Amino acid sequence: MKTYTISEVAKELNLTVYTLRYYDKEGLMPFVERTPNGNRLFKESDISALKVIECLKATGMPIKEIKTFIDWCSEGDSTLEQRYNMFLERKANVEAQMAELKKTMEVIQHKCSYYKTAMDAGTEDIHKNEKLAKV
Amino acid sequence: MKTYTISEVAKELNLTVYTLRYYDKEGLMPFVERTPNGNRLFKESDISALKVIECLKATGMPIKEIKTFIDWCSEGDSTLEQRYNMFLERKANVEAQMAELKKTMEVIQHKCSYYKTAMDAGTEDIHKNEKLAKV
DNA sequence: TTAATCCTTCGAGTTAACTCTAGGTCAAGC
DNA sequence: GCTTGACCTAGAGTTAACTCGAAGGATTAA
Repeated sequence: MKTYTISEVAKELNLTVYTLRYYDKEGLMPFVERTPNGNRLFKESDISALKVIECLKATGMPIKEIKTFIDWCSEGDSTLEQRYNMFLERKANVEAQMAELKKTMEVIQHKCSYYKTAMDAGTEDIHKNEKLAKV
Repeated sequence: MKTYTISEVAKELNLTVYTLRYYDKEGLMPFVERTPNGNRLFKESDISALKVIECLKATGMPIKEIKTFIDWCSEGDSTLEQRYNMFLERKANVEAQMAELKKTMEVIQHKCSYYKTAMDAGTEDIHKNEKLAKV
């Protein structure tokens, strides 16, 4: 079975070795085995697990909460419901983020056309009559 | 013209007075005037400006960069192009974030059904044959 | 054998964005 | 006139998530 060193994994996941060691220190990688002299030995399944961790991070989940999830995974089938509920919560959270980002996008697009018009006119005064922010 | 105190503005924008003072300290609010004894006096237009600042924050822009933008605003029409370009960049950035979030959502949804199936079966072993992450 | 290049741990340092404390001013109400 | 409460500043403290340095061990290549 193919294995990987920490720097190979770092490269693959676009992280630094420092970050991976930090995750390990925080208890996010209890499954990673070691060589006789102590070097971390990553399996394919470890990389998959790290990808899930990266996904949870992308939802804005703090590392301590990700650790709770990893602990549940280690505990086995008795925590299936907690894990399921956690992903449902993450789903709701990401949906909220998407909605927020959509609103943000609308303002940004509005600003783009505001500045396009102002730039073409050479002055922001073109918008004087609108009750808009001065920034 | 109606004006507002710092705590009224904080309430309106869902921020703390500490945060608003911090923004001021960082140069994000050079337009806010003061009463003779030094209290900040916010106008409607200041609140609009703060909403734009919150929008930029929501795009993930760091406060130092927002300050650059605020400085450009103070400089007037000569910086219209920079400001326009900045908003174009922000737009691209938000689009990237949306794409990223969509990918994240797909993984999360997959995990939701994974755990639903496992929970209903009472064991994660139901997924044994798939080459999936063990977390 | 020696140098380079991995890897290790431990613990300190960094950065951003707050968050709060201490000590002080000022206006309103009793 | 005094207390209460909102405001002020300067600067210290907090937190998360890295990020790095020092000191040292193992493997490989000339």
